[in-house]
Amino acid sequence: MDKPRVRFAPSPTGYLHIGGARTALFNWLWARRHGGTFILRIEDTDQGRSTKEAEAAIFDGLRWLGLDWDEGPDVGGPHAPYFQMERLDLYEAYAEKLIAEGKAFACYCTREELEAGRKHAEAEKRQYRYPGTCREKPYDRSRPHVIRFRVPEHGATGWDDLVKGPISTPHDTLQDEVILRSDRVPLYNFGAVVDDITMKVNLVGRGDDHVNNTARQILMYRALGYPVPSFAHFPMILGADKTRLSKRHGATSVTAYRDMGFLPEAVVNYLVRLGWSHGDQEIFSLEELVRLFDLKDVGATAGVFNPEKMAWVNHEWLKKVPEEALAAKALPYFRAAGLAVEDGPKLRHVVRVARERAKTFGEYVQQFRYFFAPVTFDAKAREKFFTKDTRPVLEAIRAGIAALPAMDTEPLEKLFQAEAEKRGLGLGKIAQPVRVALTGGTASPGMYDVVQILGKDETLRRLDEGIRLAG
RNA sequence: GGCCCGUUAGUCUAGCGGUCAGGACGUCGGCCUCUCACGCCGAAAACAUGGGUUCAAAUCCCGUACGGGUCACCA
Repeated sequence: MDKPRVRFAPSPTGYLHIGGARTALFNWLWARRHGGTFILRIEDTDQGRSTKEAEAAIFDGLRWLGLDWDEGPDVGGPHAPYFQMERLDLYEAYAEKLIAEGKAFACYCTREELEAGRKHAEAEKRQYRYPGTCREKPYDRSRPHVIRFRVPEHGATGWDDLVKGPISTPHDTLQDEVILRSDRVPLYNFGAVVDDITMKVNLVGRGDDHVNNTARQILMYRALGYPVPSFAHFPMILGADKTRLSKRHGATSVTAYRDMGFLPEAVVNYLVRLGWSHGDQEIFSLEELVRLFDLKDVGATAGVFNPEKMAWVNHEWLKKVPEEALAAKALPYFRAAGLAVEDGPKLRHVVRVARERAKTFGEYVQQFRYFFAPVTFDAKAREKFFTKDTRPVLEAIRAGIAALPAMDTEPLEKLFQAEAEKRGLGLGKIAQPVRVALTGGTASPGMYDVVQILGKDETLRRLDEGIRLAG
């Protein structure tokens, strides 16, 4: 087999979508696995919707995921340019060739005429098909026109899809479709084919919403006289209601997950498992995937995007990061939340207790902001644990801590235990009021850890406030 | 509606003619325990449906139902 040349060809009309990211990932993995080439091509021919911002967002997203491209924007390559709007001459030349050979023709129908035909067909509940009005008309460049590709009337075109197996499309469901607009800008099917030919792409891996484009594209390869590449159509990613994943289902952009505090390793890991598997294994690094990924293990069924499992995967990855590095990664998230956090021992300690309890950096910030900000009390906890009965406990612990020279675990443990014994109470009766005073709530890391992280002074301040509130 | 594709627990999946249908997320129960979490142990939970083929079908074939995709001078 030739070394694969694959591509990811997004249109820059929005951020990098989860589904697009997975398509890019599968292609990238296939290329890396076989020492092939991964090409990034920007399909910006929809001038109404394409933006430079979207383009930048897509580059960002891919880079963040660790998917680098061998040919494409910024890095260049032997088949540059990699923006379709810079390749217009090429499409025109290929279209002219087809016209000269009678495989394409100029169509002078107006949009209004076409629309009327469509309406008419709809009224009669017929399938609309371009009636071939201009099929035999001579080529007159001076009149406004589009170029249409001539599709055979009979028969069918099929291929053996690397993911879905044999697929065939009858020609009578196709029509003489437009390949060049009146302004000479190509339409998707033609632009993609010409680019894939000239960029020598030999495997086209894309979402299975393109299955219905494949037969027409194969017809174009043949008309142009080039070998047809292999095709692999990846199943869609669905939302919880089993419809195509969209904004209605929540965050769908890769960068949104970055901002929520997911690790790129986790996003890659989760996405690859949505549609691909390797026995019972769940956790895969990129390096491992490059070794193991195989298109034949990609399933044919659409999958529902499950944020909870993605969070679990993220947690698994978070637990692998060494403490110091984890603190460095978490820092920007605390800062973004407006917390005056310094990179230092305190943050490392917070991260140490957070890592077992929170699945994203977003949750780190949400759950542990009290280490860096004044306590906000949970109303119920405050009512339940700040009472005339608990006040003496708070005072005793306050006094005990004030008397300690340092906040080491052993003496703290002794202090709490002694207090519990003295009062004939369980440790919980001692720890809970203290916990509320120090953290504002009833769930937190171990009490001695919290005291150590807060430090003696801050601990005493918070206990004082608790005592005051306990009346 | 036409055409194309799909269908194993709530979800992601293993399975590729003979398995007690396996794993993971989630859920529930237990252990651990100062709370929460982690960890550990355990449980409930699936082959859409009807026909074939076969000694034998989750696995192969056909129909039905359901789901998705697509029918532009969008990609």
